Amino acid sequence: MQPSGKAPEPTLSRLSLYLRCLRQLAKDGAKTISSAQLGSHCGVVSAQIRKDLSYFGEFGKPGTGYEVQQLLSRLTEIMQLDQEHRVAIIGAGNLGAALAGYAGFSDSPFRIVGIFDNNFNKIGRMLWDVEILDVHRLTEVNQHMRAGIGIIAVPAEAAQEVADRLVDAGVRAILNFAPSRIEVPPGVAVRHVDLTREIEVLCYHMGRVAEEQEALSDADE
Amino acid sequence: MQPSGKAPEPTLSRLSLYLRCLRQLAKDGAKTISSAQLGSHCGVVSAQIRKDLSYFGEFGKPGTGYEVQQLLSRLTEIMQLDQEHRVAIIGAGNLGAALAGYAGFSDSPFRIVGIFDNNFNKIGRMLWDVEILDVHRLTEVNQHMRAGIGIIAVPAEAAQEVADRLVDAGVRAILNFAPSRIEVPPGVAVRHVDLTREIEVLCYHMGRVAEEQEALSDADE
DNA sequence: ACTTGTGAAGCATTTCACAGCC
DNA sequence: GGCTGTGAAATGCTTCACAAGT
Repeated sequence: MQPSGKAPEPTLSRLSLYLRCLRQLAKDGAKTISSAQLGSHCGVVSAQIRKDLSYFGEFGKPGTGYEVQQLLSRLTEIMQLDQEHRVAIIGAGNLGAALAGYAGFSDSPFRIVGIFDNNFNKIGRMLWDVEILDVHRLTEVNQHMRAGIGIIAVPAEAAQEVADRLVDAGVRAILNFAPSRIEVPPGVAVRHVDLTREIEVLCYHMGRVAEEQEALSDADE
Repeated sequence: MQPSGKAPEPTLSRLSLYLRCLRQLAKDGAKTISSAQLGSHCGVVSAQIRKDLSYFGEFGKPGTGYEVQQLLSRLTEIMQLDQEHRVAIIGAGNLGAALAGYAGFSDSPFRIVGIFDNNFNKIGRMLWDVEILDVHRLTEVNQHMRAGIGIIAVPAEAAQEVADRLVDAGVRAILNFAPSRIEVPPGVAVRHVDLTREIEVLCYHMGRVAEEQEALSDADE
């Protein structure tokens, strides 16, 4: 199979995981790796890895495995990480500021090119080495700023309006940290990161574990 | 069906979503709501909502729908959100600080009771209204602090060590913001929030959209 | 008339298992 | 012998569609 139909969403997320692993392996000087070895590094079973890769082509040699460098660069291309991605962050609050300074972005193709807010006390101040600009000027400023990715780090009530502005400014992918659904036209990719939902699910699991332990101790009396 | 087997993971995440919606509806004074109405509020089809709820019991009246207040309190119980959850944050960097001040935690059952770091320049300082403590004292301090949830906001290299400390300190749920897998004993729940993976998947989708548009314009020449 | 709860159907994703290659 | 790539099987999740309840 070659360019193929389309890969499932979970596969895409795992490709990113494989990339992280491969970058480390390359740094450590590994030459080749089997799907089983890669799997034990990143917690995925080998058949899953082979299936994931098979959506995009054939990358390995039977008997040997994969060449680390080669797989690394092929996956980097597939994920479009061989080019710079300019990112605008909307919302210069706690979260926006933390994201702007996120260490994971150094030595990555992501470059924070703009930070926007609607608070007059923040506009004009510097955050890291970027000036906070008025969100109302987003479309105008992005003509030369050319951010293709927008990160929403504003309160829920403002999220849809900010999303509309981002789309209007030409952004084609949005990462939404606001706890609220946003609607965007087709052709714009969106992903959500919802802290409250994550932590609430954890609470549920804690409760389940507690129940099981009660059931267990009930059983042996 | 009543207490039932176990609900799929995506169902649990959606329950949290329904809760957020129901809290708003209750504030707005809504008395009853149908699965179709709730669905259009939160972007989920009605059959999905009914199926999700069916894992936990019967909550509605045919012909009428659900009583907002009643469904709200039943789901709150199911998700264990009718009790306080004490949270410790490990890592007082940008992200840890932002999470400690996260506005979504006010008016919620989550209470940040401790912030830990290993950096002597930070230990002893105040963050919001909590003192930053030495992460080496985690187990000791948590004897009276009694945090049941830990949030990891440290660099990848330190994540596993921090996870071990959290488990040792009696934490039973971990939200991991570090870009690294962590192993925990059974009975401890873990969820990951991986900024880099999210944004890398977005890049892939941006590329796909670009390809499709090329294919489209190639077609009509 | 309208809506729930739920088996059954449909679809998506993961895992198995093995032919073919190094 | 060891490993990949992949159909086929298994599992998991979502959607359909309708009997039963109000």
